[in-house]
Amino acid sequence: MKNSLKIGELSKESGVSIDTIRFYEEKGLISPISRSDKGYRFYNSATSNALKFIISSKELGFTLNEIKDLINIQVSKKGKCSLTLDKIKEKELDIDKKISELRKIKRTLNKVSKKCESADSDSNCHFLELLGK
Amino acid sequence: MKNSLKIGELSKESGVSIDTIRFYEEKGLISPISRSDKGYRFYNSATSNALKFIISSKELGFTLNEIKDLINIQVSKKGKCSLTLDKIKEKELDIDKKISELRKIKRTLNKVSKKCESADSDSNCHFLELLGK
DNA sequence: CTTGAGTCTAGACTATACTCCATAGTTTAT
DNA sequence: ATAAACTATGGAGTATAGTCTAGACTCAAG
Repeated sequence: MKNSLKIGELSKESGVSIDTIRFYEEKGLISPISRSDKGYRFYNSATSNALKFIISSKELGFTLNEIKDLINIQVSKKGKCSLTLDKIKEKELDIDKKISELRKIKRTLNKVSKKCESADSDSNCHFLELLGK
Repeated sequence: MKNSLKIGELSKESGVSIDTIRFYEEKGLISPISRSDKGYRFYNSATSNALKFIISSKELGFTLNEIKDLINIQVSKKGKCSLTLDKIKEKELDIDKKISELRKIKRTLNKVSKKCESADSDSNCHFLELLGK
């Protein structure tokens, strides 16, 4: 079993390009666990998971800076959190809001497909009109 | 009651800047219901709703092009949909995926705050470690 | 009837998030 | 031992989504 990956291997495993991996490092989202004496970066599978998290979070509308904030959340040995509970609750509420917006869009898409399937004579309508209802 | 807004009024009502409103028009996401003889744009409250939809969709990680696709979905008088049912179902699945990713992040934030509150001696951990579990 | 606020177009500029060189050194397979 | 493949750095270039400015026109109030 291999627990140390070069950048090209990490790229293949995570599906993130080499350039982007270096870019995320520059932005402070990830970092290699070590470097060879010649400067080659070495990673482990945790970095691969971090990259997968970054990708899916981006698709959820988080910016790289927001993702960096999430990744850096930690609880210390003394049970002290790097973020106040208030901030965390705030983030949870933001997420709830996102979820309910997504549900609304899904419901609307569902109405559209129902209208399409039923194909009755007066189903003339647009997405935004159905959204409001 | 006023049912016709100039661009500045729409901007105030929707919270979207005048420049951005014109930018969205250029990109085909919205358009004025009419123009005055001197070229002034006129809108109604439907445009304001469209703008609010654009803003929240952007926060959900949709690109302007994707949002344009959603906005343009319509069912014609003959019950014919501008999008195939397959495409719509696909979009619904994408949304389900987003929702479950958001739930995962929320669960993780919740674990973090629990750890913070309990403050036991060995609660040392990072967001990404908690995410995996 | 003028002054200030609002609007128009066109084009330059910015921030974010990559993506693609060029050039040079390193590792690996034959 | 040498070519092919890999990695490093630094900097230029691109796409998306705005944001700002200039210069001209229009509208509303005093």
